[in-house]
Amino acid sequence: MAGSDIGRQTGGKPVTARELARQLGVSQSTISRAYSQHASIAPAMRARVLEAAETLRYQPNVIARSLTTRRSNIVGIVMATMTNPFYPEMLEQLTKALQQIGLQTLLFHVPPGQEVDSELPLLMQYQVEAVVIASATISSAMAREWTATGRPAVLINRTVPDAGVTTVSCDNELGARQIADYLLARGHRRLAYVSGKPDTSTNVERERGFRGRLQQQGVALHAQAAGTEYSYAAGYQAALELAPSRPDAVFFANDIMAVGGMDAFRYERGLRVPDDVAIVGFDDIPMASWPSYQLTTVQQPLEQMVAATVSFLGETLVGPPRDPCMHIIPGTLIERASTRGGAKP
Amino acid sequence: MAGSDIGRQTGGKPVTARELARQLGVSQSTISRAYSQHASIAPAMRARVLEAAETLRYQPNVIARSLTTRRSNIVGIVMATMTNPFYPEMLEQLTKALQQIGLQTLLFHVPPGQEVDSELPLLMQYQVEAVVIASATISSAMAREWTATGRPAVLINRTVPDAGVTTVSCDNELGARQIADYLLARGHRRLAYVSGKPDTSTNVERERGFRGRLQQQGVALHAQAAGTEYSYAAGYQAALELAPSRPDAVFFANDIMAVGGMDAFRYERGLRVPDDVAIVGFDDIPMASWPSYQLTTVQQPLEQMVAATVSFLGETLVGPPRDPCMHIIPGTLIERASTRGGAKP
DNA sequence: GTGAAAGCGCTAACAT
DNA sequence: ATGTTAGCGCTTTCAC
Repeated sequence: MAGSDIGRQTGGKPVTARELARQLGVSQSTISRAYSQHASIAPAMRARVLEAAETLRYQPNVIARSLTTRRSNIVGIVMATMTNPFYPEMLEQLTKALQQIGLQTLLFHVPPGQEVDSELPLLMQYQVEAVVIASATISSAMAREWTATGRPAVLINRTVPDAGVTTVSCDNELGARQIADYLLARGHRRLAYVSGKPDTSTNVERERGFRGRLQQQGVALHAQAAGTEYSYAAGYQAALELAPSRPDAVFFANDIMAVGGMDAFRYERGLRVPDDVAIVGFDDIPMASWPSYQLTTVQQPLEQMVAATVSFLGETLVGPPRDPCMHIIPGTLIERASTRGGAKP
Repeated sequence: MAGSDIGRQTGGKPVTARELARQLGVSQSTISRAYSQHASIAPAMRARVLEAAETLRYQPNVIARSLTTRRSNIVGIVMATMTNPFYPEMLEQLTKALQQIGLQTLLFHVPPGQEVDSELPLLMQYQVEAVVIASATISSAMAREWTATGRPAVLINRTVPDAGVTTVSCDNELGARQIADYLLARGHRRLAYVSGKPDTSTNVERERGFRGRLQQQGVALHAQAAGTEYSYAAGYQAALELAPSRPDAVFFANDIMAVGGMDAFRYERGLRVPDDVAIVGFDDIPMASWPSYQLTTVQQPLEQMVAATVSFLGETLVGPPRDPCMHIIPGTLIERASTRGGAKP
C-alpha cells in the first residue's frame, strides 16, 4: 500500500489522463488501457504508465468513466431510522460486502414520516445501478416503475406483494410459529402479542404466524397491544398497557421492543421475568444476549441475508438481469433465560 | 410529489436532454437552462420543458453534470465499526443534514484492522468533495496529503495533531474532569479508570482529564484496566479484571463499555451498583437511560457536532475554502442512578 | 431569451 | 500494441 497517492497535485486541479499521456509521450488511450484489465497493452508499457501515475498522483476519474461505460458501480441503500440496532449491523455488513465486489454505497436516509418513493428519482439521477431498501417499504406502484427502468431493486426484511421486487427476508411466519409452539410447550396459556409498526410486512407475517399457530392449537390469544413503531419506547408503552391483563408470556414483534417491554414489566410493574411473565422477541440484536435481558428470540440470518442480496446484485449487474425472486431464509430460535428462568436479578 | 417520474423509459435507455430537446423542437441547452436556477430562460419556456420532462420521464444525469461543473455534490463518510450505538445515530443525523443541503453520502466501511488511509484514493476516484471520518483515525501524513488536494476533511470525535484537518468533537478532557470532580464530591476515593481503544484521541483525552483532575485533588488513581476496544465485551472483561481491587467507582472510557462493565460487576461478581461500585460512562447512548442501567455519563452534543460539521462543509464548498479549525464542544454531565442510588434491582 | 459549439475526463471502436 | 476519432450527457461561453 503506497499510502501516498491520493490523486491530485497540491491545491491544483487533478491530473488527467491526457496530461499523464503528454508527459509520457504516449496517447491518452494508452493510459486508459493501463487501467483496463483485458486491454491489449504491453506489460512494460502498463508498468511505465502506472509508475508515472504514482509519481504524478494520477487517479482515474471513475465518474467520467461511468459516463462512457454506463456503469456507475454505485448502489443506493435506502434506510429509514437506524434506532433499531439490527439495522446498523446490517448496513455495515452490506457496505462491506458490496465494497468487496467493487460496488460503492450511496446512503439515503428517509425521515420517519416520509415515503421511500420520493427518494427514488434522486437515486436515479445519481445513476445508481441498483437500490437496496432496508427498514423501509416502497409502494408497489413505485417499485414497478423502478424495475421498469431495468435496474434491480432488493427489499431487505420487507416484502411488497407482486411488485416484481426481489425480496430477502427471514421466514417471519415460520419463526413466529416456532415461538408459539415453544411457549405452548412450556405450558404458557395466557399469551399476548405486541405488534410492531402496523402495515409492515414483518409485523403482518409475525402476527399471522403467531396467531395462526395458536388457533391451530386451539388456544386463544389472551391479549394484544399495538406498538406504533419498532422502538424501545413503543415496547415499553405496550407492556404497560398489557400488564393489567396479566399475560404469562408476551411475544414482542422485535427485540428492541421486547427489551423495552421487559424493562417496563420489571421496573414499572415489579414483575419477574420469566417467573411472572416470559418474554420473547425477534431479531437477536446484541442486547438480547446481555445478562440483563437474556432474551429468547428468533435470530435473523443476517449473514445469509446479506450474502443473498449481494450475490443477487453481483449477478444481475454483470450477466443478464435475473428475474426477481423471493429469498426467504429460516431463522433460528434461541432460547435464553427470559423464558426458561436462570440467573436473573 | 409526483411519485411517478423515476426517469427512464421502460426497459430502455434513460431519456437524455438531447432527446427531450428534439421532441420539443428546442435546443439542448434550453433543457439545461430549465434546470439551472439562475439561467436566463423565459418562465413559460421553463414550464414547458419541465412539463415535457415529467411526461417523458426525463431526469438530468447528475453524474454527467458533475463532469462539467466539477461538483459531484457527494461527500464521503468513512466509518469503522458501528457496534458502538453512538455511531449509527451520528450517521443518521449526518446523512440527513447533508441531504438537506443537497449533498449525498457515499459510505465507506473500514474493516477493524485496516487503515482509513487506504480508502482515501478510492474516495478521490469517486470525486467526493469532502470526507468525513467518524469512529476512525487517519494518519497525519495522509491527512496532509488529502487536504493538499484542496478538499476539506472533517474528523468527528477524533483529533489528529497538526494535520490541518478540521476536527469536531466533544470536550473530552473537560467531561472527564467533571466526572472526576463529581465522583470525588460524592465521597468516592477508590477510583478506577477503564481505558478504551489505546491511542485513540478520545481515550487519551478522557484519561488525561480524569487522571489530571484526581492528581490536582491529591487523590491517587486506585486502579486501571485496559480495554482493547470500545465494545461491550471489552468493558465486561475490564470489569472482571478490576473487580479484585474493589474500586468504589469506575469511569469507563465510553458508555458501551460501561454497560458491559456494569453487567459484569452485577452478574459475575454480584456487586450492587452504585452501592458497591458506582459507574460512569461517556457518550449518552440510548441504553444509558434504560432502567436496567441508569448510567451516569457525559452526553455528547451530537446535534451540535453534526451541525458544526455540516455547516463547515456547506460553507467551504461554496465560498472560499475555510481554514481548518477545531470545534470542541462541551458535553453535559448527566447524573443517573448508577452513581446516586435509586430504584435499582 | 435562445441556439450553436466547445469541452469536462474518460472508454471504445476503428485504424495502423 | 498503440494512435486516432467519436462520443457518453451535460454546462457554459459566445453569438444572435
